[in-house]
Amino acid sequence: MALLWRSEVAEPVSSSRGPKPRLEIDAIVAAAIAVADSNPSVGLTMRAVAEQVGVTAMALYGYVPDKNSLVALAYDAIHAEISDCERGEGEWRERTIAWAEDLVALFVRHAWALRVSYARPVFGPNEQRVLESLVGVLRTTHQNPDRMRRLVGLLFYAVRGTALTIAEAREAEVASGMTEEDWWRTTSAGLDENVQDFGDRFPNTIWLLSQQSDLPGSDDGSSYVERQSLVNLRSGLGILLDGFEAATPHR
Amino acid sequence: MALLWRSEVAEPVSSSRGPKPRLEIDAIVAAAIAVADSNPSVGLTMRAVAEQVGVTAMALYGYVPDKNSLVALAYDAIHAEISDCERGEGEWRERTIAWAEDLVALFVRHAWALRVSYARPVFGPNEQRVLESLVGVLRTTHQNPDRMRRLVGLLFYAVRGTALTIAEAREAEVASGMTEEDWWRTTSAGLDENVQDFGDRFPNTIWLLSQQSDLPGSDDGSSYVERQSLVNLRSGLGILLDGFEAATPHR
DNA sequence: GACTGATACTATACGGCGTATAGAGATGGT
DNA sequence: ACCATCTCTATACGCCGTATAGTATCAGTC
Repeated sequence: MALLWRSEVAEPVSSSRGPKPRLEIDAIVAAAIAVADSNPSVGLTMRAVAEQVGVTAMALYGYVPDKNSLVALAYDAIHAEISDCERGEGEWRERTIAWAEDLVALFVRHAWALRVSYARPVFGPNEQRVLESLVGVLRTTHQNPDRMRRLVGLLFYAVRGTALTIAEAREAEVASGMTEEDWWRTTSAGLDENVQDFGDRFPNTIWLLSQQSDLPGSDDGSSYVERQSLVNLRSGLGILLDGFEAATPHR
Repeated sequence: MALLWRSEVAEPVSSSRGPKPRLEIDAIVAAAIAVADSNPSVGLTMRAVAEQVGVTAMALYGYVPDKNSLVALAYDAIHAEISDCERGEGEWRERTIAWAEDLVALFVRHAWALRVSYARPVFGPNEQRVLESLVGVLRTTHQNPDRMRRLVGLLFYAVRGTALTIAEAREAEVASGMTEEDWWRTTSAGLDENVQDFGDRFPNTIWLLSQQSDLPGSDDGSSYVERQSLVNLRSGLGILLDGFEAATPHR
């Protein structure tokens, strides 16, 4: 906690005997982010971070109690990349969706951060600011705060789910050496071969897939899953926010 | 794929020379589930599964190409625990929420399954049936299939997010040896000590938290986070389904 | 200016992981 | 009886987080 907030309340008050520390915590965190980004699916390793800053793995334990703490520091640090949406333009719906899209982009850039636990939040300053700005936007709707908290929960779930899907799609392409298209071709060929009665057993699924209106292609090199996920997020949140806005007749 | 569907299309057609296999794939999958359940945050290890069935780790590679495939088999197998909600009673809203709650319970029982990738789905028969039954319910609304697909996406995100939160809360309690209450006390004490101006910097967050209407206690030993998560899921999905049901005036 | 004690860092080691590789043992067709 | 073929075992490699012990470097004291 003291590290997260760079608090000087509980500074070492050291007798200043012995050698001075050679590193700074910010440099370690920056190295940690760089290392984790370079292998998003695995995340950081103490050895790799140490090498990045030019010490042995064990030297890091003088600055940080364990790996989890370092990950928490890195997790909070990347949230500084999110710009404050509170002072943005537009109505609350559009600003909420923009908030979600910014956060998805953040998690796609730093996919390792998706494995940081929800159950016992980090409570760092930057992460806190991201939540604060969302609540600021939602408060303008003057809705019931209980409803608001539920909405916030679903928003985070949707954001992390979307980012995870995109990150996993990218990772799968690298790990398997197989294009999304190739994989799909292989998989559907395997399905055809091994289960001939798919259509009979799962008529609803087939129907839903067949009703798919095609996405326009894209020239930015993003994959199909990626574009599909982002479109679904935007429209899906549209549905959710419709429900949030409406006076609720049910329950 | 052939393994998932227990297809006999591509059976070995072996010359039947050499010793007979000592194991059956179903026994291995059952052992895999047992092992993974016994340590949900780590999931299965080849060595542990092998020990469970009484062979060495490498022997498993005669039945399964690699660990990922075994996880995929286990992942599909647990979906057989979900009862078909299509023939259930009640209106589509309640049946959809029941579907989500069943799936959350499944993922809480088998938290390791939450780490199975979304990007390149498993496409096993049991998992497929779970999706099929949801689509069957949603089709009774005669809504636009594009909207429906977006709803399905959000539903899965909400389910996995909720289950993940609960599973992580349980895991954290075991791993840290710290009750949720203890942790909260420690954390908020740390916050108070290290950042005195929290209220000034994050007024909206403070407001949202202070508006919390207390949950009734529970006597089933479930934690606060757990009950809160389930309540939020039910009400949050209520909001979402309101939005789905409504003719959409926006965009 | 030598000595002392605290401190920052290094070296090594442990038990875990997935799985490549090589070899042993059993089996059934010839 | 032989041996090709198949199942399973044994061993090893390079990773991981981090406990433990040892070494180098400094500030203060005499």
